[in-house]
Amino acid sequence: MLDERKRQVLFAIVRDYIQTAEPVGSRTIARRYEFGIGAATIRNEMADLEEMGFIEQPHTSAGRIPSDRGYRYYVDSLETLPELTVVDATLIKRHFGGRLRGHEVVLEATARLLSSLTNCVSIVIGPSAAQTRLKVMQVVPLNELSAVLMLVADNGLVASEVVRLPEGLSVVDLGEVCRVITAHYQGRTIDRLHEMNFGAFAGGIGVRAETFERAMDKLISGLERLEGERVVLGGATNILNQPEFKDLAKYRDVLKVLEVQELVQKLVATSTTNPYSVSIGAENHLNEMRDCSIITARYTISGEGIGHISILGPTRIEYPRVLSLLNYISKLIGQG
Amino acid sequence: MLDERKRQVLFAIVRDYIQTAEPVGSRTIARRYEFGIGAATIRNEMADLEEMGFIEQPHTSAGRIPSDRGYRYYVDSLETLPELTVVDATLIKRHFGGRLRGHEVVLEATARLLSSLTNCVSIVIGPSAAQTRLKVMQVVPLNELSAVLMLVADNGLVASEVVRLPEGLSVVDLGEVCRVITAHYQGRTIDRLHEMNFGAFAGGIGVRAETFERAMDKLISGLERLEGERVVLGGATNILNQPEFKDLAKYRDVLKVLEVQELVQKLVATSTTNPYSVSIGAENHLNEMRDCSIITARYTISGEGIGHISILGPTRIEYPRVLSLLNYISKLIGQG
DNA sequence: CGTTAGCACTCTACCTTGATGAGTGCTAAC
DNA sequence: GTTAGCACTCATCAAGGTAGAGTGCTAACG
Repeated sequence: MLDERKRQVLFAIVRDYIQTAEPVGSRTIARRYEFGIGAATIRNEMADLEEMGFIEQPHTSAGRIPSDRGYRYYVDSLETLPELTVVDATLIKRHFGGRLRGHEVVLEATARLLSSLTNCVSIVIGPSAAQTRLKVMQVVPLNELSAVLMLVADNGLVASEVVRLPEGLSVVDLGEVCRVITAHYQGRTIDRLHEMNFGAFAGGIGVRAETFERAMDKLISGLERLEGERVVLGGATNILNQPEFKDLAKYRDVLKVLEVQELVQKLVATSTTNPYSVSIGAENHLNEMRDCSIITARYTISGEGIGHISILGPTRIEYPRVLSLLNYISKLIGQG
Repeated sequence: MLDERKRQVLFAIVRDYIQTAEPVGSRTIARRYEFGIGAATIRNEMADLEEMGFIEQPHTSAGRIPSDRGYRYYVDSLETLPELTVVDATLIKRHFGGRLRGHEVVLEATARLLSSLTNCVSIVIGPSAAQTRLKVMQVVPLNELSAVLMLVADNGLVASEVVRLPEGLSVVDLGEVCRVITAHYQGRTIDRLHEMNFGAFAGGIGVRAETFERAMDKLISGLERLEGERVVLGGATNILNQPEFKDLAKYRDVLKVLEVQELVQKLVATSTTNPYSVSIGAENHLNEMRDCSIITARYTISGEGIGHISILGPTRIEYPRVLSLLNYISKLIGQG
């Protein structure tokens, strides 16, 4: 599709622009990357590349910058991930060195680390609780009127929900229900619990079926929301250091999206077939993100499910390095 | 300290500047607020006010803007809170109308509401768990190696922590410890649990005292962190609409502070004597906040403790209106 | 004596202008 | 096919110039 020389020129443009954030001209390429052709020749190649949609010109008489398509070609051409630089590797090791226990803490620490390494926004999403399994349901009475329902998953996550005791229902009854549910459903994955018909149990103890059903639903959703799917952002201000965001309006829109957790989850949601995914510019379906790229890696904590870590930055992001970073760190998290 | 006319002039400057964000000149005051004196007279008064430190001049031949001290005087002179406007009141009512249960949801909804009403950053801090009381400690086994320790407070909050079972300690033993702790400490407030010496219990069952102590500490802190003290930010981007933040550097610094939860808590931490507190400009001890004001109100959910809601904006914030809003909403939250 | 009108002065914001330089596209020569 | 040369285009930046807002001072007024 592209002959060797066009590839060389395109890659030079991409790399240079990623580094400098300045439109790159034919002279620059000829001088800085010496592959034995003159500036004029490069200009011809550039004209071709532009026609093919790989690069663009901000205005006549500026250099060229890669288009979404150009970045895409570049990323798809990356065969192997580069080694981490020594600096990166030691920083990561220091950061993960020893200690660090507890889901929440790890997520936050990772987010901070990633954002400081990349000067971009990092998004860390905790392992989904969907695939964890029910261990126990319990109830603890608070007073005559209310009690706490608790659901413990086999990975140690706990969801709790305060419920008002329906008239005539004692805590003892509720405890009995919990025992029955535990006996019946222990070992089921959380996402399948949604489909269960808890109302049936309620009948036996004189609670209105739908009331009980609703409480259970909330409880299960609570667990999913609790840690699984937990979204941690890091360094939302870092992106301000990037020259492309010196104009406020653009930045505001991006930040506004990041404030809405559901949108963030949608952005990170990836095809499950690949361990990485890269969304470049307009490939993100959110219009506000049309000048951003999102690189996501999956991590798996054995027995706890699947989570994601992402880096969001300008389309001019350092793809190879970020991919390597994410690759390395996602494995580190997986090992726990 | 200030004679009536100086007060009038000062207040006119403050009000006008709050509205327009433009330095206000003597003519403007003479025309817009007619208290029967000419521009020249006002100029004299302004010169005095400046010397006294209530107003400042960005540069020769610009109008005056209030200084921190000017705002302070203005705020301290507010005797009664103004009525909410009809618009504000209906918006609030609609937002809180019906439903809305569960701590987390209420906090988030409130944050969103406040930020959209004020075009400022809102900070909502959940009720502190410090004053809630221990209800039950429990343990649930996960597998041969680990178990979940759970601490239930009397307001229904639950903290959990996965612990590795020390060699030779069975879950049964741990359950026994929980029972003993529950029996001993039920009804103690969470903040006092910190001081307890849990190590003593460990001795009886052959666990190393400090190991156990550490796990308990984490558990208790976990509870405090869980919902109590939970910090929810709303509309961090709204502040971008304020003209004073059109210069990025300032905004970046503010946002950076907001990313660090501990700093936010410190900012909101108020003297406990007063139901409101207003921190103006340099009164915030953080240098990055020297151009911001923070208005905080306390709310009390009976039996759950004390929380805070704050609005952070430029020093040019609409003090009376925001105070009224916070007053109204904090009471609404309190009623649950 | 406090108040006010008038005036000269100051400073910012904004626009225009012109110079500079980076970069392109085209053409003609190698 | 490649390259040097040249005319042309734009963005950026500094300089200059104007308009407008606002001040401080002074002298007159009631």
